Amino acid sequence: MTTILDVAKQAGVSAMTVSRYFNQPERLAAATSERVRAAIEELQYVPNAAARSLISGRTRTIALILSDIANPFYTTIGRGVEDIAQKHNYTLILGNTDESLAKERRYIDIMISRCVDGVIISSSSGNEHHLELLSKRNIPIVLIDRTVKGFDADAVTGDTFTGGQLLTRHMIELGYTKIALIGGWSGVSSLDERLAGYRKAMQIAGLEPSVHPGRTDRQSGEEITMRLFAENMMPEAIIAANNYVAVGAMVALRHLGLRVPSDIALATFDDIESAALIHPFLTVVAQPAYQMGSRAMEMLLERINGYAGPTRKEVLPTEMIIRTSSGAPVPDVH
Amino acid sequence: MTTILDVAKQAGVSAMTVSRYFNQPERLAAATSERVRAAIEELQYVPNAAARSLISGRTRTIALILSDIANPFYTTIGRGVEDIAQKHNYTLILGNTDESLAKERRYIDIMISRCVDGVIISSSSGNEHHLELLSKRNIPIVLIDRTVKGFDADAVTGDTFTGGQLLTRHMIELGYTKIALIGGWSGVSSLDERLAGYRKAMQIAGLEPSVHPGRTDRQSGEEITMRLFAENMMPEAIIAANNYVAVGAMVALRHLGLRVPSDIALATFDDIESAALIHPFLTVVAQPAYQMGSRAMEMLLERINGYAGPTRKEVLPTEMIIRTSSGAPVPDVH
DNA sequence: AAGATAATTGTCAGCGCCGTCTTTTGCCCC
DNA sequence: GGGGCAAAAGACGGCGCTGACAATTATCTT
Repeated sequence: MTTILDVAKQAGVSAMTVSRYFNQPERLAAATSERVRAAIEELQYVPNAAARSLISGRTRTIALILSDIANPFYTTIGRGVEDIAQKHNYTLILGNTDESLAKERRYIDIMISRCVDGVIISSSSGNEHHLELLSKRNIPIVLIDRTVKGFDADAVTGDTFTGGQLLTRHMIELGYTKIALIGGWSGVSSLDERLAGYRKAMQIAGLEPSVHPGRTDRQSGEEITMRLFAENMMPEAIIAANNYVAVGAMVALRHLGLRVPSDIALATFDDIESAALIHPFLTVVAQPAYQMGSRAMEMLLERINGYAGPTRKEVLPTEMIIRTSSGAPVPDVH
Repeated sequence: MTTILDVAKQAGVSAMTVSRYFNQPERLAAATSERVRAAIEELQYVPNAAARSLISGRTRTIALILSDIANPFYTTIGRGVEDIAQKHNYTLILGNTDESLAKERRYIDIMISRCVDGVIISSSSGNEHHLELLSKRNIPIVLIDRTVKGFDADAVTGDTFTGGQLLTRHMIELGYTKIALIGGWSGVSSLDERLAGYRKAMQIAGLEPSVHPGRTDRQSGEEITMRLFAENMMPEAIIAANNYVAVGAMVALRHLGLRVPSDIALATFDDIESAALIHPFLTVVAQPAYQMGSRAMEMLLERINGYAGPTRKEVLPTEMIIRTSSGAPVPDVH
């Protein structure tokens, strides 16, 4: 490995001068600077980040911890985070938790160990306090998509309560009365809010809520839907807790030989953009995922750069996109 | 920051003993071990990865460099990589290149600087040799999805030549004669192979190939499709170079008021699984993306762990999934 | 032209950890 | 109970880099 000393020798200067070439170039005489540059090129020298951060304590690295890095909602968030990070010369470390608190906890230790400059996390924790391990070490955190009860930090979320209410009301207005909410579990803020929005809309309409919790993956959506019909609950409309649950529900409904929306209506949260562009089908409450990611990264950068004001809770507006799956009379225009 | 010395003092031992607690626990007496453990817990000590890797030269980190971390094909690859990495206690650094060689080059420098233990990359380079910067430093590389001309390294790809041929033949068998291939550019192996497969099938059928290169993003698919019709080329079938190009083409066709497949047939490469599960529509040649990712990571681990044999080129089989967009008479069964 | 000032470069130590070697401790045997 | 040996724990230096300060050189001043 080429070290700063090799470059120094090659250029006939001290190691410190080479260091300055990178960190305070204006302090070098033009001629020296050029000799150093030449030596660096000659030796193809690249500074060792570990050694640098051992001294500075900073790594220009941030962690992005999500429950499923393959879910389009989260990958879009990831894209938003990456774009801003890249622009500011930050590198991204990725962590996938599968909604497992144990994995989440492990990643937190890893991120501490790696001295990341900040963490953006969509935590699966209800009111666990492992995030405090980070804040105790003054590692800035931005919560994304989900807040954590009893843990105060900057947060970027979508207004999913209103979204849930809108989506439910939409179903009600279409004349459905047996509207089931499936998937997701209590404790996760974004899911709780959707549930609350649903309950409120149902209550206002004087309808009986029908809640069937579960996980947030496809399989869960499929299982719950199958169970619903196995147990003869026969809803007229299903609202899935998230996009993947909806995908699972679709699979199940197809198995059951039911057509959407003529036999049963379906809607969900978090758009799957490429699916929608190929074939506008699922009625959804879309959250501005890319913007959530980029905003979160911006907020994190502010913290990293010293902002020490009160925590900020940004709630971005959601948008209901009515397509065919909910059975609305208006054909979609997307 | 709590250091190993703090723990040593707390436990009444030397720093070396604490170090051994992590690295060679069997060398510690049970009682000492317990005292160290208690001190670590008490102080919530987490070893500093930078200091460790400064000595060892290893970071337990691998880089995943892709052109678009939001494209479902690549995110599925990412998921495969992450699952295996996590299992072996490796952490993932992510790089998004947008098919830009400059960005790719920048990421390579970053990865060198960070002393990653290995790199998995889907390179946009035709025959540039910046990957040699990595191999020159003995950083193992696994090429994924795309090989690089003149650069010998382990590689995991899909048999996209056969895929291209199959897809084209499928269109031909459906009776289309004006079959256009859109998007993608020459120099990228996977796209070149698709093109070659297409050309071969067209040639065998005695049909005139109609190739319209471009980029690999949605916008490109949309633009090319619009242009096709603006210039009155009027193909009967379109084969898109990848999933995103197909999405763009769909958007354009909808703008043009054309129905798929009744007015024009469409097919592409790389399935978008969630879209297909919601609504089985696009006829595709699917590559085993998850398996590509997990295999690439496994191969990389072997290299990291010292395998020094000849480079391995794994070509995974692709599968044509016939759905409605190509206009096949057989209704889909997915 | 000597002293002062500024610009440029260098020296030294240490960030947190671990490899190597040395010292200490515990234990067995006759 | 002392010699011999293995097990356990410690001392020391250095990984590659940069902060703080020191030294050198160039540039002014009067």
